[in-house]
Amino acid sequence: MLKSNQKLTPRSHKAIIAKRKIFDTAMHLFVERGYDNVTVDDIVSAAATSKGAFYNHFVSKDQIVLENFKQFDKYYEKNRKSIFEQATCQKKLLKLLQLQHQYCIDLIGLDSLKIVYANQISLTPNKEKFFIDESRGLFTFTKEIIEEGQRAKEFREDITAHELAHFLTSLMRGFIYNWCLFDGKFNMLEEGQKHFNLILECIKKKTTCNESTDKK
Amino acid sequence: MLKSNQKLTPRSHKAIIAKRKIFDTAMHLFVERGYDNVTVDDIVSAAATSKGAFYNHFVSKDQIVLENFKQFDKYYEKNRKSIFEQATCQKKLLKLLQLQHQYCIDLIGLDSLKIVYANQISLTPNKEKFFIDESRGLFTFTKEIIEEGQRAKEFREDITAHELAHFLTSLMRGFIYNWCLFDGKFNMLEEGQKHFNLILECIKKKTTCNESTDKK
DNA sequence: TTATTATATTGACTGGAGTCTAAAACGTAG
DNA sequence: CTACGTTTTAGACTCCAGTCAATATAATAA
Repeated sequence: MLKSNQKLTPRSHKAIIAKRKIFDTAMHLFVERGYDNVTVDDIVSAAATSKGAFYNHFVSKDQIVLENFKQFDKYYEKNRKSIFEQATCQKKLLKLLQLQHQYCIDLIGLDSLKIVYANQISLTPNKEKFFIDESRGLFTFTKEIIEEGQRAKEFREDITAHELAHFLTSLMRGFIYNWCLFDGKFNMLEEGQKHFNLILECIKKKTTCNESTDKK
Repeated sequence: MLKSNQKLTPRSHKAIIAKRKIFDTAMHLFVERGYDNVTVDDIVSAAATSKGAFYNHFVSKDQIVLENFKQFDKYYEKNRKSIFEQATCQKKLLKLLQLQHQYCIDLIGLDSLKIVYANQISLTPNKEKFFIDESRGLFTFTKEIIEEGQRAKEFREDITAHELAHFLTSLMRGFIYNWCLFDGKFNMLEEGQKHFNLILECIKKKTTCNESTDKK
């Protein structure tokens, strides 16, 4: 998918080129005119191909935007170092969040986010449920950091890392959904750090002033 | 809107009846066949009216579902007592959540939730941004409980009730968005209580073992 | 009463996403 | 090379949400 330099591509290399062409043309038009002001016919004529070709490569118009969004996870890989060089796991998570938000602002944009977030809960069943894929970079990263935090006795251990990762990734989605709802009217980076600083409180191991009692 | 017994309705009474008829017919068909399997033409022919009449009363097909969803806030009013008879404010919030989740399951349903949550972030601008309306029952209720909790020294006071209400309502939306994402595959009531029990930890006033120090 | 304006209703029409069948292009086997 | 399968491309067509101009209905004014 989208890798043009696939070594062993005997014949369907052209198909990959064609897909790329459609993708690039579409993204270019979306940025230029806005998603809703670009028709699939616009895309295929600008890419000098046909509707049949379009739907051979993409299941729907919004699939293009989703495809772009998915690059996201590669971005984490690239910035892995900047996350893991943080001193505490709390800071690692906050750095992860910061990267996520930066990416949303710089490389995705409000409209595409809305499309992706609506796409993921659309009624039509054939859509790719990308968000809930546990093998996704975001999820595995989050879980990894949490596990490390638990080993370091920084995070609570009465809930599994897996569950905590679900908890956090769901909150991340919720936060971005909210940003879409407010039409990007608040500062995602700033508010994001505040928001998650608050939330991370309930992930942290309780400070042990009363080792044995855990209520009141 | 949807109140058929409006005393002073000299002539446009008929219009309200017509709107009601369309609304009821549409909801009935949606439940029977599923939103995507019902066309606007189906609705208007079943309601023995026309497309023009439909679009005179509703801005879009999904507006019907939103209209239904909005009844929600009346539901809180009705159950006000059951919330405020709870002993602590934390319990009041959990009760509020429980009512919300019960309502989603019993009276809205997964498909309608998906439609509403997608609708609220749709790109087309003329849509009613119902979720972010601060005069909405859910928001005012939440804020009210938080204010009470702050007065009772149960909740932290370093963040305004208004901000905390935004924080919580955004998390409520995120939780329901997530339920849609997972296609209703987890128990909303049960997981909801667990989820928010965790979250409410960071709303509570810190237990005062170290009155002055707030770090580590 | 009739003229005038406001509102409600009608259904033919438009625009655009997605489907479908046929044809082209390519690959493989003989 | 030819025959046959598979994948890609073509674009006419379907289906449906939403628009629009014309029409009916009702309320208000004179």
